[in-house]
Amino acid sequence: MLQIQTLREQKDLVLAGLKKKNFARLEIVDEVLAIDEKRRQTQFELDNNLSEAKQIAKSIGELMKTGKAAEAEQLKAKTTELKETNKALEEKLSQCEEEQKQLMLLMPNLPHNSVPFGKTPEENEVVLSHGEIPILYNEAVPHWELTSRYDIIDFELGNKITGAGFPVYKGKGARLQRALINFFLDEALKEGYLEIQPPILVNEDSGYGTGQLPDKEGQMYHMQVDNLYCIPTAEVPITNLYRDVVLNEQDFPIRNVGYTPCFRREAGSYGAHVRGLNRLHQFDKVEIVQLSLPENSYETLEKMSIYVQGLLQKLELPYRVLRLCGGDMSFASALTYDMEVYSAAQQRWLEVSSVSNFESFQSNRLKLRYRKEGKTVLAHTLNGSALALPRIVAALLENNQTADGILLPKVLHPYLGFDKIA
RNA sequence: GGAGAGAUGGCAGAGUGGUCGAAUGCGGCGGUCUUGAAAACCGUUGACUGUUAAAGGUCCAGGGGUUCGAAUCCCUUUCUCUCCGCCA
Repeated sequence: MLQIQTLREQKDLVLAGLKKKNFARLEIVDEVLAIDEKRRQTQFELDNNLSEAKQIAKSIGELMKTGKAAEAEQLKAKTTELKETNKALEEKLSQCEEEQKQLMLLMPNLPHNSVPFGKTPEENEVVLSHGEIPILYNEAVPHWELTSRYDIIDFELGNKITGAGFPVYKGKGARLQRALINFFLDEALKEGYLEIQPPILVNEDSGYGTGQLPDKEGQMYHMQVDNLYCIPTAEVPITNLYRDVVLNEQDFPIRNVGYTPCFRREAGSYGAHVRGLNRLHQFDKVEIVQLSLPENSYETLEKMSIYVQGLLQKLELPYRVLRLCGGDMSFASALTYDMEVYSAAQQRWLEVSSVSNFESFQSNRLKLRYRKEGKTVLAHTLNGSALALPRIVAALLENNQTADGILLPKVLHPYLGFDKIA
């Protein structure tokens, strides 16, 4: 959520930013400002009345003590009147607050200056490319054929016990999952991240904290009996660790990493692009989350991007980095880098990581602050996948397939206990 | 699932319906002392809103009620703890 102060003081900047994000309802800005004005006016009136009522109540107390009951009765009559108006004012105030909040929740974060204009994924800016696109042998096939040929991932079995999008990993397929998770966690630890194992079910407050609720409600699995949600990413529980927290300046930077399964309903997705491992309802991901001082957050973002690229390099996968355009960025992000690996058999780029700086957009909802010279200031939050497994697996299988089997990258051998799937 | 107890400031923990935004202790910060540190002593130390700054207002789990006045009384929701049952 944006800060109302920003709207009041830098309206033009806000409008320009919203436009870049292709936010259609620019008139909301004026609506919010009008309500805000009304809200403050109401608050002022109410405060004055409350102040008066408080004084009267106090003097009644005094009068009672000194036994001047008659005078006290007189004052009592006066307060009943105040009470009436206060009740009305209170109602008006909470109505203003609610209205203002609802409108504020509709507004996306403002994009960073470097974010390119654009509406579609085609307008994302390719920042850099790395590695050679492999030339596969003639009989090369997409990963969903490889998985059944070597019997390492069974989509049919998953259909049987749960449904589409819940594959069963078997044998070397399962071990590959485990190896990747451990590899990603170990790398993060080397980089200085603190490992966290959070719950994978979260309550409503956490959903609101990171912004999945209310807008993306339909994308999460919801346990109605207990009103809990399956997490769509470890970002949700890990970032919410810091909800309602006031940190000290010396606590920064805070760097957490966590492995969790992730659950996404992916309502509305269909077709060839969701085949095989390309899009699943349940998948594994290692996520990095950082809390940063505002002045350092963009430097932090670059470091996170370089870190994720390092993982891809170690896995010997060709990749490119995109700077997402205003229209393709997520609601809460101020700047996002997407990392895509090239999947040679499908001949397309697959998004495997998304690294974002949310500035104070999330922390404003989370009330995540730190003390700075006696005042509390919103911290900045960042996160990134490091990495999501399914598409990495897809690319590893496809790009490394040979007539003799699938040759896995060296860095994984100690984790796997084998070097090829044949 | 059954029975009971509870929810107060960073933590622990007081709080007869009126001067309680809240005792006290610990912790934090500043200082005295010390070569330095510890100890001791002194002072200071919640958040939000509002304002140029103040004043003012709100917050004792959440919501509602009684009252001139609620941390304190009533209702309700949520959560936590203890005992029993079940159990990886």
